[in-house]
Amino acid sequence: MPRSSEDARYRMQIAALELFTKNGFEQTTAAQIAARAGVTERTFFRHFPDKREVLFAGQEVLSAALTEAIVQAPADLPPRAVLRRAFADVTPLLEGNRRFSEPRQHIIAANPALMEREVAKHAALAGVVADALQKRGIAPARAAFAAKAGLVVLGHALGLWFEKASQPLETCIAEAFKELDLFVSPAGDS
Amino acid sequence: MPRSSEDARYRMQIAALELFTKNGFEQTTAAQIAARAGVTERTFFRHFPDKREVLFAGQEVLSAALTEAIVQAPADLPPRAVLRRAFADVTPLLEGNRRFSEPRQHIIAANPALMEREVAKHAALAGVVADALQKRGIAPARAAFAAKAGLVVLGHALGLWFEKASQPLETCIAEAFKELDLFVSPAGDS
DNA sequence: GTCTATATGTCAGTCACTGACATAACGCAG
DNA sequence: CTGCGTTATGTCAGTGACTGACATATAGAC
Repeated sequence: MPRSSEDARYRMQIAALELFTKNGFEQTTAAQIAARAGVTERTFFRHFPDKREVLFAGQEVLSAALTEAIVQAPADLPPRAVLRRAFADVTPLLEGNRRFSEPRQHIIAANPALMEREVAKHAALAGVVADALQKRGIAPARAAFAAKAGLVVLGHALGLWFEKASQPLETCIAEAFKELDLFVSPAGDS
Repeated sequence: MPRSSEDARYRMQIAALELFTKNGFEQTTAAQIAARAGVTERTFFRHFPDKREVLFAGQEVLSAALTEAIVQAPADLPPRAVLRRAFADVTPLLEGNRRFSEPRQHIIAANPALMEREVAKHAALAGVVADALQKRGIAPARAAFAAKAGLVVLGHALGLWFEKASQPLETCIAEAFKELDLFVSPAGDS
């Protein structure tokens, strides 16, 4: 009965968010989520490869947007500048999702297994960004390094952004890049 | 029968390495590892909180060594220099473990769940390093950033080291730091 | 030689996840 | 509007990771 696959999927995500918030991740069983969404446990696992993944759907739009922004950047820019621009390009996307990502972040931070999945997703995103940089002609090893370094910066920016509520993300990104500069060339260093 | 807890633990690690290499991680059950080590499945899970963890024992010595090296570094050094020195300090430790870490890395690279645990361990190590930097008086946010950036560099160095077999690790670390400098200040940038 | 702490064995149980097969709804061709 | 293939779902049985409770055996202290 393909009544609406996306509908059920969405209901499961909402149900999971609610149950995780109320009872915690480990205390919530996949069957409970499915029941609340009006489907079977088996259906849950057909939509999400595992129980954690229900919290991490929608990452593809970010990686796609980042790839697009990287590939479309002016040809002569070095990796750092490409990433700086690309991050700025995706801020609307991230800012638009803040209402969802904030409670999500609470749930994730409260559970080691979810933290593990989160850093794994970051690593995967670094892989995607590295691929995009390679399409610009950057050598693989250099692209991989730039991607990982860039994602550390973006991660730091998001951390600042979650703390200081009212600041625009763009400001936090600028600050994070300054932090990187400071790390590499500390004030008063030889 | 506390005949020798460490003995059994070691036998399980060896058994796991052998079985994972031969049959793969997913195809190997915890009961099989335990049986080969001459213990029960229950005993396996008393020594390792989960099946993956049997591959990640011994990380504490690295984090302890890094912490020690960071705390002991001269007082006036900026974070980057502290980490640069600390990484150099722990090269003997890493080089001494290469015989074990190489087959391990093969197993890990072949399985997504193990990759996930690996990046989680990296993140945990970053946390430890950040704590050590804080003990030097670095502000928390700055310490956290420096730790993550530094670990990206170390990770890149280890990557180079695993590829180019005969190169000393110290050389790879130097090269990785150069890669960082180049990322921040590309040649021919304004 | 008892006594205690600790490492292990045993067993039953929960839950994440999977494969195989049946079924119902939807879109489309006729 | 009727038959048909595609697709999302339900059902069911099974495996394996992991846990709690309880019994037991051993090494070492005294």
